[in-house]
Amino acid sequence: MQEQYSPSEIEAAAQADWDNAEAFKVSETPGQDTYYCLSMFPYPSGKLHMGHVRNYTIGDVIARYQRMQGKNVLQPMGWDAFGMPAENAAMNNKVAPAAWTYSNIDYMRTQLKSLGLAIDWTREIATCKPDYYRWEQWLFTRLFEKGIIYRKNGTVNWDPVDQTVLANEQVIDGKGWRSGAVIEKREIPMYYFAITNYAEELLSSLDELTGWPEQVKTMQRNWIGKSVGMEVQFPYDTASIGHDGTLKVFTTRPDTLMGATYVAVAAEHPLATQAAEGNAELQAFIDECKRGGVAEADIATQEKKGLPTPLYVLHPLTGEKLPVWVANYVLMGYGEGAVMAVPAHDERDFAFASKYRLPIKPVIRTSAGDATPEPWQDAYGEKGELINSEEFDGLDYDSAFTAIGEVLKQKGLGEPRTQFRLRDWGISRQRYWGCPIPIIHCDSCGDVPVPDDQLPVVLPEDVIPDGAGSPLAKMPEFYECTCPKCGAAAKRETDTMDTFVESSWYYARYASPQYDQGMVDPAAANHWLPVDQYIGGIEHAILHLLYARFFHKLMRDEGLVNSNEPFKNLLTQGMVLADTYYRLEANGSKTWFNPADVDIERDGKGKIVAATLRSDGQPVEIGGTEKMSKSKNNGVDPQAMIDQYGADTCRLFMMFASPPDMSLEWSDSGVEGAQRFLRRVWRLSQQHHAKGPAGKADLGSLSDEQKAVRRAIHLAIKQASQDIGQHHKFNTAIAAVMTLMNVLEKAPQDAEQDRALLQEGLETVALVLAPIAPHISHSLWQSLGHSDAIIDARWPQVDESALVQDSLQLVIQVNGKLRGHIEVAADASRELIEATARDNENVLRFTEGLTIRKVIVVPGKLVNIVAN
RNA sequence: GCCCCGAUGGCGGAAUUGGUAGACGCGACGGAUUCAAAAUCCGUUUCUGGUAACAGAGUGGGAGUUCGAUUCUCCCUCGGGGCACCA
Repeated sequence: MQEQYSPSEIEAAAQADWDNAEAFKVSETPGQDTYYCLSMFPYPSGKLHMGHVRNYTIGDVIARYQRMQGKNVLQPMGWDAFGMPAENAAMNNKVAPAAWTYSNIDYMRTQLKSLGLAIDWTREIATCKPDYYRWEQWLFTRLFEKGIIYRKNGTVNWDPVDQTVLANEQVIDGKGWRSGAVIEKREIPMYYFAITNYAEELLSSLDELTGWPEQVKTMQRNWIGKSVGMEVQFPYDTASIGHDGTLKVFTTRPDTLMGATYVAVAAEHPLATQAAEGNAELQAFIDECKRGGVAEADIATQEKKGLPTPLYVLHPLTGEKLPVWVANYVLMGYGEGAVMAVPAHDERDFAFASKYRLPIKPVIRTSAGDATPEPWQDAYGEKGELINSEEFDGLDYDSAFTAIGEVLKQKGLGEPRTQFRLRDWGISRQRYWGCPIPIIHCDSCGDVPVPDDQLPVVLPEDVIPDGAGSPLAKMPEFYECTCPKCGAAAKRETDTMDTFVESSWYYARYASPQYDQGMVDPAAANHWLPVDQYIGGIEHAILHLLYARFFHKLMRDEGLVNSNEPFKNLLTQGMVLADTYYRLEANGSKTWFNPADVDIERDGKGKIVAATLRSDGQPVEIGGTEKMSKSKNNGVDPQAMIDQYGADTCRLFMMFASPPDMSLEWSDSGVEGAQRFLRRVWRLSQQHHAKGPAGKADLGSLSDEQKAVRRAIHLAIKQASQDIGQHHKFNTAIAAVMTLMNVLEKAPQDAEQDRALLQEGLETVALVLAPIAPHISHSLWQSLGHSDAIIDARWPQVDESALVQDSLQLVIQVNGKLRGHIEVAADASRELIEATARDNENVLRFTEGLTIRKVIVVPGKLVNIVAN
């Protein structure tokens, strides 16, 4: 064993041992419990960032811990390889997206390997390879034939200068990021997954996901947004509209129907189009509504605006004429593209009605009274007894819902309906670097799915996009084809799929990554699935996780998997943050400096008071702690850290700095602290090793001091087992090992019994650290005299007899305030404890002149004396 | 705007069914070792008052429940994530 801790040598040696033994290659072993541990695969953006390192370390700790529990652990890795950044890089560097992506993958794979992850690399996949996306296309054609995929128009961001569709991210303040042109909403035909067909199941099966954070399930429930309400039809006023018909709306508050004073329609609604004919002002407003992007956050925060039309509809109950308004907050793609407005009981309608002086009619008695005076109060939105509603007066919400529903039904003007907020998933992208949609457009046969024997539709890999429109649409050699049905000349679809499609099923492909007879080998898929533990960023709480759940159900209904949900347990990791530093430039902009280039000044208490740029010694502003990003220039390069300190130190620091589901603040001195700890472990082991092999302790003859050492060992095992195995709180597990090390370093080391205890203690340290810092543990295990590898060792067991104590310290409180401690025998009676507490000097002092009313004894914890 | 989450010493964090607030680490301060430095080791470290013993205050702010609240309830402030074409 070397004297000095040398991470680079130790890590290279451990990784070589694992490679030679193919230690992490797994197959379907009958009779052994499986454990499928999956971290969200990375987008190959160029190089690893700290978020990746954190994600994959968390996954690796769990995978290695489960292996030590005797499980057959699958931990795979792959690449979410399609996406927009490759196209942007291509435009900037004139390199084809494929070449850029593959070279990034090669570099990042090397980086991942240097972290020492227990990954089965033989299962690696990349979603941009035809043998992967071929099966996505295959499933697409099945679903198209089943009607689960269909075509309809959808609204996109249109850049009129670049003549291209933009992602929401590429629309900044309503303008195109490259052209600067004002963006318009445009309707184009797209393919959709009918995810709403599965809305009810996606909602109800959340209850089965007991291993998911409540927070994520709540977000998904709200996103799916089931609401029970009423579809209500307002008959057209033929005098103003000119023909018969009804305006359909959906409301969750049919009890307030008598309070409806106007209706509002979206700019794209047929009634709006009709009203705009010959009305320049209205047409201008409709055009204005079409400007700007489609992102909901922008639409929801814009000023609510509207314009009246000369059109009227009739109230379905009273026949009263209600004006039709065009409003920018009503969206065509949501519900019916029209809403009934009840200003007295809806905050948005109230604001709109106040602005445009529309009537406000209270119809519910709320806790704020019978009227709706300004300003709006939440109480006006309450449910309550109906007023001003003629025959419905006095009814509560439920009976009003039923009564009004019956009247509407008799008139043929409405019925109860359940509506979801969730919308069908539009997957068409007018981009190049994605999976081609396997459809052929034939003039006589319509949309024809590509037959199985013509799959995959291969994406040409040598294309460099120019940012104007879809490259595939400019390549006749790609789109010219013949109809598979009738043989006539036809045109291949040139849109590609949303990259969320690839990431919705990759977890299943890892079970049989090279299988060429189908999307998955059902036997292998059912052997490994569902994933036991899924780990990834909280930012995926809704979209990715919902789409993957949806896909799992689609695959189940195709007979490919036999489970209902893909991920049994979910761990959502927090972000990685770092300090920011900047200087304000003359033009008001900020120049950001990397923390690695900045020196810190502290005051007498160690508080950071100033910072200077190392290169010029001049001060910089302290900008606070933020998510590591290019824009704030506060990223810390994982590679530099691994090169300087080694993978074990980086892994240890990241796991120690905060629990996995919280954000993590990068700290250089924290990294040094982690390194210092590993050096201490190394040094103590080295000293122990130098004295030759140790024997086994004779547990019957331990001194009190030795018992205390052994108790510390087993307390650490107990703590770490709970923290890692049950709570995924690696920070406190590491704290437990540190506490144990503090004890072991101070314990005597020369007597035979002491040496035996130190051996047990160091083995415990190595075993508990094995999932977290696997390389040093690998080496320590060898030096402790073991011939098998620590990755195949079993997790240590707590010896409960080592934890037993003869006496306990109890806390004494007077009126809930800490006033002292007493030492009592572990088996002392309640009476004895109470009497000892009453005799306590401090208790006598603080209860002097008071009457003791009550004594509360919490066994093993405290005594509280209540006096006044 | 809507949905979800968070806030504890100088800093990261701990407190596992409501029961000792500050485990563990970082930083800072003092000391040892050293020609000196690095490294290492020992000690102190929530705040206020006090030489000290000790006392009081204290978990973003305000109220409440309780013998007892970081933990439960209500209201508020600030920060973060998501909002369907970033991944």
